[in-house]
Formats: sequence, structure tokens, C-alpha cells
Amino acid sequence: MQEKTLERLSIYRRLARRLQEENVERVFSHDLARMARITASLVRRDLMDLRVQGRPQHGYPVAGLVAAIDEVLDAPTPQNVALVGLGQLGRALLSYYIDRPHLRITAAFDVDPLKVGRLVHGVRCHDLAELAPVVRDQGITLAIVAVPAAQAHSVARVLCAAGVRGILNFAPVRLHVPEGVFVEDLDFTVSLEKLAFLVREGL
Amino acid sequence: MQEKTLERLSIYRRLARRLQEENVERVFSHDLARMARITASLVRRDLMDLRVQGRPQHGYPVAGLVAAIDEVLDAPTPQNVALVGLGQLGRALLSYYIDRPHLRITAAFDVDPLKVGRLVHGVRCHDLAELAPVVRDQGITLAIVAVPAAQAHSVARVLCAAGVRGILNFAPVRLHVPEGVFVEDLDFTVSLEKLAFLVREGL
DNA sequence: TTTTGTGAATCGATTCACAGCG
DNA sequence: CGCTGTGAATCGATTCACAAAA
Repeated sequence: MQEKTLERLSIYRRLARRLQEENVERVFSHDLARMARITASLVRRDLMDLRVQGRPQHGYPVAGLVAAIDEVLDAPTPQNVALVGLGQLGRALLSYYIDRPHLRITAAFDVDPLKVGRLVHGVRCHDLAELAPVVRDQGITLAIVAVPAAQAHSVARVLCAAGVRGILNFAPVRLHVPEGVFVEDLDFTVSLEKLAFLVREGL
Repeated sequence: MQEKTLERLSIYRRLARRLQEENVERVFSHDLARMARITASLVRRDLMDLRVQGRPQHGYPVAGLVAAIDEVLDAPTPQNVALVGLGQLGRALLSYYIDRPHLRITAAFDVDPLKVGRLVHGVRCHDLAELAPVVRDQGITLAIVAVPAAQAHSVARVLCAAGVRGILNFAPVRLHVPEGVFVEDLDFTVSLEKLAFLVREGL
């Protein structure tokens, strides 16, 4: 399974779920392509990897599509996520990610004594110093880093030491992590600067 | 200039600026590669597109590197950015993007009457209905969409109609925009689901 | 027909390998 | 030498084109 395909599966599932809500039972690769703003053949190629098959004239069964993507993207048992940094961004992420069955933020961490101990959106905020034991107790393997750039490296080190294997990083730095730990960067500035260039140069 | 190179230029510049602060005058492709977690030959290939040349034994001049990247990424005149949606995420973005000389958020928009008219982090919040005139008056060409999924499409339509040419989209939907408008999606769920898969499957 | 599934071709991005130069 | 600049090779992702199926 290629990474790009993986990203698109997440998008296809979201689209298919919306179709389910609208009681649409079948969908053509061409329709998914239009909705996802890609080509139909790319959709078909992505779906080849899945345990769902379409039929000419009928397209793909929407429910089957969702089920097949669930099988790939959802762990058999929910994966717990730690959120580090309860600033404005951290709180935004927390309110965004409540009530997800398969990926749920079960613990938050900050250094601010005013935040430690509080319940934010139903999630307990711990002192950063408590990270390792909490991560171990809750079997957390994923973390979201939403701290200022200056603290990101030390937070990443603590997370890796505690056994976290994947980091979604919002800090504008490139984290250095041990072999076997995955980092996904979501870098607002990089994206905005790229966009500004494209708009300015017109492609 | 390739898109991936463009993204990395933003990263190189950030690294080079930090080196400047540390009074480092020269840097090897190998060092930049280590800091950016990529290969040295990719760094060199990226820098080939720039008006900076390195010298064997000496590497690249840090100040020249920053200047050369500025030339590519910074518009001659600052580009104004509109922020749509002043929820938690919108406010987080606003506090993050204050005091940038070349890309600055000059106007915010929301539908909540409690927010309209207020100054948030020094930026005026307007009613969404006022978007078109404000965008035109301030010569805004870029927008950040930080509204709930349900509103994202209509917001995008209004933005495009008002003349915005680039959208940084945080809503978990694929926007449909007219020819010539660029969209960059930052999709938290897609990234987190991908990360969860990678951690689970171990590559 | 129309639409899927897929081999082959293409396009794009990265790495290799090394000539050239200080 | 050590390091840059770059042509050639490789790797990966997307599109093309069409046979097969209904």
C-alpha cells in the first residue's frame, strides 16, 4: 500500500460515508474522482488494493467500499493518541478529535500549572513530566505535537523515549527521531508560502 | 520550479535563518540535508534553481542562501491574506501568523455576531457578508479557510467570486474551485489516519 | 453500450555517480 | 583530497489505452 494511496483512502471513505448518509448505494470511479478532484483511473488503481470490487455498469457498492477501507485504516482495537501542548492550537485539535472511535485523544500534556489537572473537552491534562508513565499506562503509540518550535525537539525526545511510534508534528521544525518512529509534518508556513508562490507566478 | 522543491526551500530558509542567528556563515549541502532529514544531493539539486552558488570546500554562504530563497518565496510587495472562521483553530492561526512581513493576515471573517466588529490579535473581524468588498479593498489574493466542513464549500465560492486566487483549506472537504485558483489542503484526519496505519503496519 | 481492472507508457521526483574545481 | 554541480539511472506515482464483463 503506497502512502499516497493511503491518504486518498481516507478521503474516499469520508466521501463514501457522506453518500451513505444520502442513501446512495453505488458509486462509479468517475464520481469519486470528481468529488476528490482526481482522475477516475487513479481511483480505480487505489481501489484495486482493497477487498471490494466494482462491476461495470454498477460501479462500487458504497457500503462495501466503506467496509473495505475500514479494514485497511482502522486498527482492530482503538489506537490511543496523546496531545502535547494545550495552547490555542492544541485545544482546537482536541475539540476536533473528540468522539472518534478508532483514533482518540486520551491524554493531554502541558507545562502550564494552570492547565495541569484540568479536564479539557473531557480529556485530562497532565504535567509534561508525567508523560512517560501515562503513555505506558494507556498504551499510547501516537502523539500530536502542538508546542512552540523551541520545545518541539525535547518533547519529541521524551515521546520517543516513552515508546511513541508516530508523531503528528505541528511545530515548524524538522524533528529528529530514532529509527522506526514515523513523523508527519503539518507545516502551515510551508503550505502558505508555497500557495503564495503559485498564486503569484500563476502556476 | 517544482512544488516539492518549493516546499523544501521554505524549510531551507528557516534552517538558514537559524544558522544566521548563530552567526554561522557557511553551510554544506550535507549539513542542510541532515537538518532537513533528506539527502545531500537533493539539497544540491534544489539549490541549483537558485541564484546562489556553493563552492567546494566552502559550502554555501548562509546569508546568500537566505537572500536567494527570499527572492523566490517573497513577493516584491507583501501579499495580504484573509482568514475565514474565527473558531479555536482560526484564532490559533491568527496568533501564529502575526508579524510576518511578507504574508500577513489583514482581515478575518466570521458569521458570529459576537465576533464581528471585534479586534482579534490586532486583526479586524468582519461579517462574512462583507467579504467581497474587504477582499477587494485590501487587494487580498490568499485566504485561509478554517470553518466547519458544512460551510467550507459556500465560503470557497464566495472567496473565489471575490477574486481570491489561493486557498489554504483546513476543512475536511475537497473544495471545488474555478480554473486558476489553487487549493492547498491541510487535512488533520488524513495525516493522522495515515500515521496510525504506518505505526500499526510498521512501514 | 458503459465501466471496471490492469499492463504498458509516461511523467515526475530522487538518488547515483562522477567530472570539475578549489 | 572534499565538496559542488549535474547527466544518467532509478524509483515511484499517475495516466493511457484497451481487453473483459455485463
